[in-house]
Amino acid sequence: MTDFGIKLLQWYHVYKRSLPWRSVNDPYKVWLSEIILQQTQVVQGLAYYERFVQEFPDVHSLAMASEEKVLKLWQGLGYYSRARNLHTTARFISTELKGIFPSTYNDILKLKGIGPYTAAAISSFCFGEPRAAIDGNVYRFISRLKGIHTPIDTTEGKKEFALMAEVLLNKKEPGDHNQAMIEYGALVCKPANPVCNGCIFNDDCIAFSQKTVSELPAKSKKLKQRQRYFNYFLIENEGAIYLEKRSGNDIWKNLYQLPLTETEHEVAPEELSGELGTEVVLIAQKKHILSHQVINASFYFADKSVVNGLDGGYVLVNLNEIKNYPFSQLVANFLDERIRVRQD
DNA sequence: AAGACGGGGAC
DNA sequence: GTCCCAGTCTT
Repeated sequence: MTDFGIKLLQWYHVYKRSLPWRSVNDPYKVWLSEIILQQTQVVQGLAYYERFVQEFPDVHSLAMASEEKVLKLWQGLGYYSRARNLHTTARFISTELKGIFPSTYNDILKLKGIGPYTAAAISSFCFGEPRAAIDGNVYRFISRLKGIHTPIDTTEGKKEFALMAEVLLNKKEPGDHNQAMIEYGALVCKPANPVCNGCIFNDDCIAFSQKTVSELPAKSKKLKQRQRYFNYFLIENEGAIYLEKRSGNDIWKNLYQLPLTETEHEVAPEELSGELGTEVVLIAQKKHILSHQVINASFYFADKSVVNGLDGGYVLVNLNEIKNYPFSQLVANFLDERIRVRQD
C-alpha cells in the first residue's frame, strides 16, 4: 500500500459526505445513482435519486413501468438517453438475467448506458473488483497531482490517465479508494478555487509547485453552439390541447411537446400565418440555452387547422392529464406559466 | 476522432 | 458570459 493511498483513505473517512447511495450495497441502487450522476452535480441529482428509489425500489418495478413514467420522473435532469437506457437495461436485467445484477466489470460494461467509468464504479463499490473509476473529478485531481498536461478528451490522454489511475489504485480497498479519489476532486481539488492551502498532498503536487493548477486539466475541444428556431403552437380544443411525441435522433427524443415547426431563421408572425394559411398569434418568446445549442422558441395561439397542415402524429390531451406527460424544461415551463395564467 | 446529448450550479 | 458536472453513444 502506497503512502498516497493511506493518506487518501484517512482523509476520506473523516471528510466524506453522507450520501444515500453510500449506505447501500444494493448494486441496483448504486447503478441508479451512477446513471443519475453522469454529467450531473450531486446537489442536482439527489432529489431525483430519492424519487426514483421511492417509486422503483427494485429493478423489477423499474422494468414494469412505462417509458413515459420513467421519462416523467427524469424530467428536468437532462440527457434523457440516460433514462431510456436505464429503462432498457432494467428490462434486460429483470427478464434475461432474472433480476441478478452482473457482478464483474466486463459483464457490467456490456449493459446499455454503462461505459468504462460506471462499470468500474459499480464493480469496485459493490463487488470489490480492483478497477480504477475515472470521472471528471479524478481527471482533474490526477492531472494536477502528477502535472499531466495531455488533454483528457483525447485517446492518448485517456490511456495515460488510465495507466496513472491504475498505478495509484488501492487494490485492497478499490471501492473506498475510488470514492475517495472522486470525493477529493469534488471537495478539495475543485475546478475553480481549489483548496490548495488545506490540501494534504500539496507537498507532492506537481501543478502546485509549478503554479499550473489553474491550467489543469487540459482539454482539446471547444464546443460550439448552434442556433435553432422552434415555433410552437398552442391549439386549444374544449379543455384539451394537442401534443406531439418527439422522435428521431434529436434533442428530447421521446419527450412530448406542443405541435412544432422548426425554421432556419426567426420568422415573423405574419409570415408564419401566411405559410400556414391561418392566423397565428404570438404569446411568448423564450431563449432556451443549452450546452450545445440555443433554442429560440416562439409560442403561438393557433387554430386546429394548423395541425392538419403539419406532418406528424398528434394526440388531444385534456388539461388535467398534461401533468402525466414528460416534457423538456422549455415546454414544461411554458405550460406551467399558461396553466397558472388560466387559473387566475 | 469528433459530435451529439440538458439543465443547473458556481463564478 | 464562462466552465463544469460520479459520461456514453453514434457517426
